[in-house]
Amino acid sequence: MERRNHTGSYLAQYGIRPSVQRIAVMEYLQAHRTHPSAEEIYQALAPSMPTLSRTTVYNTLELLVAHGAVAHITIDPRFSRYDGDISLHGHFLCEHCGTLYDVPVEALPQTLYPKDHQVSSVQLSYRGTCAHCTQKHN
Amino acid sequence: MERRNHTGSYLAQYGIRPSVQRIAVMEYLQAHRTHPSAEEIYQALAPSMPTLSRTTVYNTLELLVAHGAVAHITIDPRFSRYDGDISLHGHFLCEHCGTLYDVPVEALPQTLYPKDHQVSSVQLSYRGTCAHCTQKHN
DNA sequence: CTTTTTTTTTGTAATGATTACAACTTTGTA
DNA sequence: TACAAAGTTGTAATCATTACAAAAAAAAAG
Repeated sequence: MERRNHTGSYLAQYGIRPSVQRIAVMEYLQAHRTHPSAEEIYQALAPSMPTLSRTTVYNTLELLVAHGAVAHITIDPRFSRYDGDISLHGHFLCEHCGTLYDVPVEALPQTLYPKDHQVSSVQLSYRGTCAHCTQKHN
Repeated sequence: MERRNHTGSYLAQYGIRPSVQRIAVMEYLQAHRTHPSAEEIYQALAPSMPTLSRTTVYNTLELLVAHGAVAHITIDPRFSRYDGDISLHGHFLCEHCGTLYDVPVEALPQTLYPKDHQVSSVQLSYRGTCAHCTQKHN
């Protein structure tokens, strides 16, 4: 309940009314930094919330992203992934194992931003083979 | 034919055997810098290549991307987009009109690259509202 | 507190991009 | 010419996501 109140006010900060489902999704994203898909979140929460529906997970993620509480990661062409960490950082997708790693980013030079358009979010994404898969020489 | 030979040897440089279909897709991407989807490419080429199949467009794009002759852009969650310009630059997706703009990038500081992983491609992506849509105040 | 209204959730049925697959065609080569 | 390999095609899945309308829950009103 400690956690629940915490997450509840976090959502409120973003102008999101905190329902049980929204808190559960948000909490899952803050606790699991694996950049999960909607399906993974659904599968993880379903056991403890038997009435939860996939549609609610999709709706909730859309809402969280629209209000800036969660980042929408589009590097993986198979499905959207989501990140509860909205601080500035990049992502590396291993094309062999599918793992999505964080890449630290101090700051993104202003010169890299588009001049004419109004930016609401940034993504710095890399693709390739991760250290783990390189060793296994997959 | 001038153009065809040119594109043929461009593909050969990347170790891709130049078929009529592959040349057509590659040429389309070099002539149209709109970051089209597979479907858009298919629709554009189909009239002049009545036997062309969607599957071939998908297969061809996968091949071109695998060999590094074309960039695979994953900023648009609705579908994959492709870019015949493989020089370093970023992209801005307008969430109102769906237009994908190029964003010039001088160079990406080495400090922004992941330390441990073997990178094969980079994407710098922005989302928001484009100048055009801001004026129309959509 | 009830009643009414608004918001949220849910399940099912589409949609639509992408892939699997097997047959057919073209190209390269002996 | 004839065989083998590579490429193309059409159709049928697959699978992530969205549309939609009914049910449930929460908030507002009386």
